[in-house]
Amino acid sequence: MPELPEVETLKRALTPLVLNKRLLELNFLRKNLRFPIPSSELHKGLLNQKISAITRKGKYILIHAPDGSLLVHLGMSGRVTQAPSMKPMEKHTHALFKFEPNIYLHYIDPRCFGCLLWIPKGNGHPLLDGLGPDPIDQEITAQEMKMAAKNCSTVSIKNFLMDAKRIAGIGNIYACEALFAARIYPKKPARKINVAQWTILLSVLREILQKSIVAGGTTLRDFHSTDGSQGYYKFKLAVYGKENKPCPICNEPIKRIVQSARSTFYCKVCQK
DNA sequence: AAAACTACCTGAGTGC
DNA sequence: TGCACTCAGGTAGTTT
Repeated sequence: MPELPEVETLKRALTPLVLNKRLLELNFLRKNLRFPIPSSELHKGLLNQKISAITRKGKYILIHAPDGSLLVHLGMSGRVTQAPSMKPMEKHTHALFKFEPNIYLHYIDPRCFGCLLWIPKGNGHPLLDGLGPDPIDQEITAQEMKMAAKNCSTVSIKNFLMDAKRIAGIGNIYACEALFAARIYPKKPARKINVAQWTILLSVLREILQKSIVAGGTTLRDFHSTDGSQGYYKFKLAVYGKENKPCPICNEPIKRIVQSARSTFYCKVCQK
């Protein structure tokens, strides 16, 4: 499920469930995800501790406790669901949490590209420290983006958007959708995007992300069910996955190309 | 140094 | 029905 709006939706769904609650039980069903799960550190740092805040940076969620934070990433296929007990309900359930009074959360990730890590209080973490500004949380100015792209010799605007070191949290879908909305050709070199275009791009990007978060908001109701991945599909995609379908603006068939081994969808008439 | 590529996994979908 | 194949929303680490 996870692109930035889905992660934000998860953060919002988790907050009322676990904020100011103690973690009563913790169980890991495998040793590794993308990285080894630091099981004993997480037990030591989290058990019987009260959750003081839940924050997000890019696609990472931080669940804060007095001595440190649980860093959660969902990778490409991860989900968190609420369940009636500590008993795994689904294949690929890797971690089980019980919060007071009777809140059970299951971490499920078929491809194991996600991670669960422990960050001691006061420490940074290499996964977070290199991250660019968050397109929703922080105000990014067009001027700053223009400056950041100035020295990119060859990077396309699409690859620029997808590089978390430059802007955090923009995945393949939203990169394609934002470029379509801003009418920018995905292969255009990032350094050639002028301030006026950056202004439009940032504005449509925020708008799309916000709309998608709102769509995701409807999943809060479904959050108790086993499927936590709803809202994602409720946001209407204009170009992503629409190869050969008519462009919603001009009816030209949408093209699919490959950039850095990832599919890019765009309209060759509307995007220049 | 920057940019492109590979690897990590399982599952869904397609064509034969 | 089953097999072989392609592709998938992320990103750290390696290679060019």
